[in-house]
Amino acid sequence: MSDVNGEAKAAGDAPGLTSTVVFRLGTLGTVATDRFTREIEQLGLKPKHVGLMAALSLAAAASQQELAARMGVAPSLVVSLADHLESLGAVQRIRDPQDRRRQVLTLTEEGQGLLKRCTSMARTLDEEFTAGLTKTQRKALTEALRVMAKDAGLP
Amino acid sequence: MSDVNGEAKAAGDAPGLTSTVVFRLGTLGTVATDRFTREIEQLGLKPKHVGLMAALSLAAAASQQELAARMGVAPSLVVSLADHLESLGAVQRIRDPQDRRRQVLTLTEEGQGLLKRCTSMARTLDEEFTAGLTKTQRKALTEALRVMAKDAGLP
DNA sequence: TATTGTTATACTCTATAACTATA
DNA sequence: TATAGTTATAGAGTATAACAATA
Repeated sequence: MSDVNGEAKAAGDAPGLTSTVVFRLGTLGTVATDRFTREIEQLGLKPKHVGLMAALSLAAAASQQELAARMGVAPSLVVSLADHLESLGAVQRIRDPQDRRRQVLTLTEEGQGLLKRCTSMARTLDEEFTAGLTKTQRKALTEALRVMAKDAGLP
Repeated sequence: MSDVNGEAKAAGDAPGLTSTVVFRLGTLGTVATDRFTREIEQLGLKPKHVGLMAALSLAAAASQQELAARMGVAPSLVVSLADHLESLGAVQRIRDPQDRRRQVLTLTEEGQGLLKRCTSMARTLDEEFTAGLTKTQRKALTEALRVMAKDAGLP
């Protein structure tokens, strides 16, 4: 029987799990992240480090806890991520004089440069991942992902 | 300044990391998998269990090792996944009489039913994730994901 | 007493390595 | 001796809980 999806199935079967958006987002997301992880390794970074820098570049954080909430991770994780980024000179911790419990994180010039290099690497990977798509398809994909991310409360 | 991507940025800045396909696939993939994980929990399953069943439904496995290679996981992981699925009656281990070292895994009727329920759950989540898209956009997204998955060697 | 950041601890996932049975 | 499956062990990643400083 003909099968546009390339999915092995008996006659009369509905399209299977592997053709769902959820399954494909999950599997492609893993592959994409794995490839990205390998690229940024040379910078001494892991995805969450980059995520933290990206979050900071989008909006300054009032505190580490507020940042943790935005990133959807535990505050204790922000501590170790920030520790590492600080050791690389990518972020600075500055005590809030108004409330000395708070540590205000800021992205340094070094951090901005690092983030820029990561962004450039991601763009190169984008080319790779979308190489099989027409320009029109690429545009449509980008827009669809943007809308879904927005609806899911993601940046 | 105007910004279609909703991304905070200074004048002259290029679109940032968060608007790349790689970043969006990664983050949306995580959210999608987390949501799916919560759904299948009631069936006593985790994503990799479903992945194993899906792999079996696409093509019979000659051995657990061959299946592990197809799934991109360690053979020892297939053991524990199959252990659990066997305890649920979802798969059967049958010794290959030609080579008694091999365990041939087969999806039982129970397993097929379980997989069907998971697929149905994934379809419901698809609706949720793509709710903000037009029918045309949804179609374009599905096709783009299909092509990228194929190019990445995914089912 | 409540909150921020930190440290200590534990848990989940999965891989590597050692082991057993069969070839 | 080599291979399939299994079991034992270890590492990465991250959360929860206990703790210290400040409010």
